[in-house]
Amino acid sequence: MARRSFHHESEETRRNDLIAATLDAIAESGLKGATVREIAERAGVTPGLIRHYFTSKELMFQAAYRSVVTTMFETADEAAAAAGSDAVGRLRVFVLSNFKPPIVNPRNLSLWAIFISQIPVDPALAAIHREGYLSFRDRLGGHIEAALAENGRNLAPGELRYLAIAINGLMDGLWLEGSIAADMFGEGELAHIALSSVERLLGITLAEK
Amino acid sequence: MARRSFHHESEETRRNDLIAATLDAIAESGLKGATVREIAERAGVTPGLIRHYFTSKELMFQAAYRSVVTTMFETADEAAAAAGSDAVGRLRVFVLSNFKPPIVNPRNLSLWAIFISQIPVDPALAAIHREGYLSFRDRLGGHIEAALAENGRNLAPGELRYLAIAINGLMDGLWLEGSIAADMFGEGELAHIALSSVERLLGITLAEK
DNA sequence: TCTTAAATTATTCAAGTGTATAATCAGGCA
DNA sequence: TGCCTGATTATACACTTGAATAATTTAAGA
Repeated sequence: MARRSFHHESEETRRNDLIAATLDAIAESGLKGATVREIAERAGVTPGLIRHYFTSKELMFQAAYRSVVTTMFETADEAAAAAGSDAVGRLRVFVLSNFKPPIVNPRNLSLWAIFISQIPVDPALAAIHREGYLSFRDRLGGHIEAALAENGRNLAPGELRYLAIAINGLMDGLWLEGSIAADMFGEGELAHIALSSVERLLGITLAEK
Repeated sequence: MARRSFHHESEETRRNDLIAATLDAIAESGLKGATVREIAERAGVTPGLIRHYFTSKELMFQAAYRSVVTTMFETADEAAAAAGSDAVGRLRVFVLSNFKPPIVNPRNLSLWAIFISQIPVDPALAAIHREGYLSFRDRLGGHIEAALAENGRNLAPGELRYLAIAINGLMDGLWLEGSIAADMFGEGELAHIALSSVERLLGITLAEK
């Protein structure tokens, strides 16, 4: 049996490759399929090498989850930042970005659900989730506050917290159902429902002029 | 080694015991810990017996998921049915029941997330989910329609669908975050947020007189 | 060029997995 | 009573898993 040829890589790209392979394996075949051997093969590497970069499979999973969480946050964040100067427009784009690819796709649902399901039995994953959730909600709160101010409305701080929690929950729930069963909803239907619901909750209009 | 004593049970209670043991094992230690041996031990039974009641572990899991879905649906449904004669009150109770025990607890989150995470790789579970989701949303839609009618408002059918999807998503998302990290929210805070958000989305008041 | 440390592979191991099969027990019916 | 069918247990099997270890190759520095 011919020996596999060596292929040296920088530490950073190797770690990224291994994380990507981990996510691919999880998304495609679930936790059950995400074995060390399967991941190694996807990364074009030998199982043993994984131990060289990650002390244990558990730690590699944590790194992979961290990458998922930050990706989802940054996607919405960058979309809003690129949206222009008016606060209402930024809030609209921030909300809508969660109902378009690459956020809404089966792969993300798989990854998200599998990691969520591990939270109750893995405190490290719980901490990663909390950090990502709070970052997202804070950013959402900032957009809400700015959009309302642009309409001449000021909020008590407690009110802002309530609205951010509610709208964040709404977006989570709609994203979830849309990802689980996209065929149950029309094209753009969930995005439209989300946007008009946010309008009612805030009492302002978000639609483009 | 003494042989385990026989214990005859009716087919129905045995199946229920096995399903309960399966759910306990999953909730406590995740998919990884829900092995045939572990489940058998929790049920006070030998691994081989499981094969006598369920052709495969997969089928047993499907039965277990079905039990979770119907339980969550029936809890809200029965609460609303027992709420009295006014439609607004029934809608209020229906919404609130999702933010109280036994719906909000770590065990349910574990179970829910684990099964959701299996949906992308198990079409049978996907079908069970869809059935439960539609039942729940239809029932919610019925309560919404009745509550609005009680306030003298009639809806176009499309409008009702939108509202049911939005409120269902809102409840899902809030329940989810509350279950993942209950300590991030005050006592009754999520229930209050849910109720007042539904009020704004519907344009009617739900609070008790 | 030689040496050394790090990166990568190959091999091995013990534990655990779902499932199949055969032996054993209990209860119902002749 | 005695037997027979189904429920239940015990055992065995083939396979997979994550991890440990030893062997091999590469890259870099003196």
